[in-house]
Amino acid sequence: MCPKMSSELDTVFAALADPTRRSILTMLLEDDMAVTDVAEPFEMSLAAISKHLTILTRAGLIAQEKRGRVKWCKLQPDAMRAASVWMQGFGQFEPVNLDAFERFLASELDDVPSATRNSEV
Amino acid sequence: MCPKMSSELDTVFAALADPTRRSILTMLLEDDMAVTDVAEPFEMSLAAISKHLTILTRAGLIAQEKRGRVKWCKLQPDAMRAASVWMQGFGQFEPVNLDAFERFLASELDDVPSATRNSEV
DNA sequence: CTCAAAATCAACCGAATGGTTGAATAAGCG
DNA sequence: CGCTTATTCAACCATTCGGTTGATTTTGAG
Repeated sequence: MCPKMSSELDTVFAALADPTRRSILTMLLEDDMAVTDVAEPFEMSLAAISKHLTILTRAGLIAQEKRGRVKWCKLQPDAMRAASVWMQGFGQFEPVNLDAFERFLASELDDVPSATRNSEV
Repeated sequence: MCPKMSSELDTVFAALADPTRRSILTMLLEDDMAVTDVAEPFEMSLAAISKHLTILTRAGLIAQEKRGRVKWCKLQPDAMRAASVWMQGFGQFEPVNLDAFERFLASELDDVPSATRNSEV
């Protein structure tokens, strides 16, 4: 009946299973970014980040728009909806503990390996 | 600060990225099941299902309790909470469209390959 | 036009996935 | 005890994954 839905969940969950990609999404929560800037805080090659970005794009979690010679990455949080709804069906997790999320976000930004993130500490 | 949380998300999202494993979780939503019964509707070996179950167990999404010679699998939906909260932080997906979920569940049960489910073609 | 920057491509690598089969272990049954 | 059922283990296989490096393409800037 919904043959497409299952594979959509496949790609979204798979995309979210990698910490680098989750970090990228977290960064994009603050603002749209160019590929080079996305890559900057990580200790891996630009090509590696480029691959992560295409995975996120294929999952629909970000969109990439080329303006001039730089490609801008923009969060597309709606792509998480199906997956989120699916999970919610397994138990009514209390209506979104935003506090906990904020705290987690902070800690995750701290986890981004090197430079540029220097808020607190 | 939360060094463990990130890898917890890794394993939970990775576990959810496979359609067979999501089907298993959906089945366990109805009732606890023995390994052999979990395996029955799928067109793959028991050993393969056994592996899927250990992955789900490591992710904390199910618990396996051996009573006699059969091992019972029980859903542990709380393991989804962290992941669910994480995703919710990216947008307030409307407060759980339970209807949509029910419909999707039905279609996903139809997707379980072989026997036992035979509604519509 | 020339050069440097932004990003991807292509080939390669080691490790992890998802599956198989056949043997091994464990426990209830007659 | 001896058989059968339930489940896992072990070895193997093909494919995918996450990363690397070096070359290539595209485009803005001087």
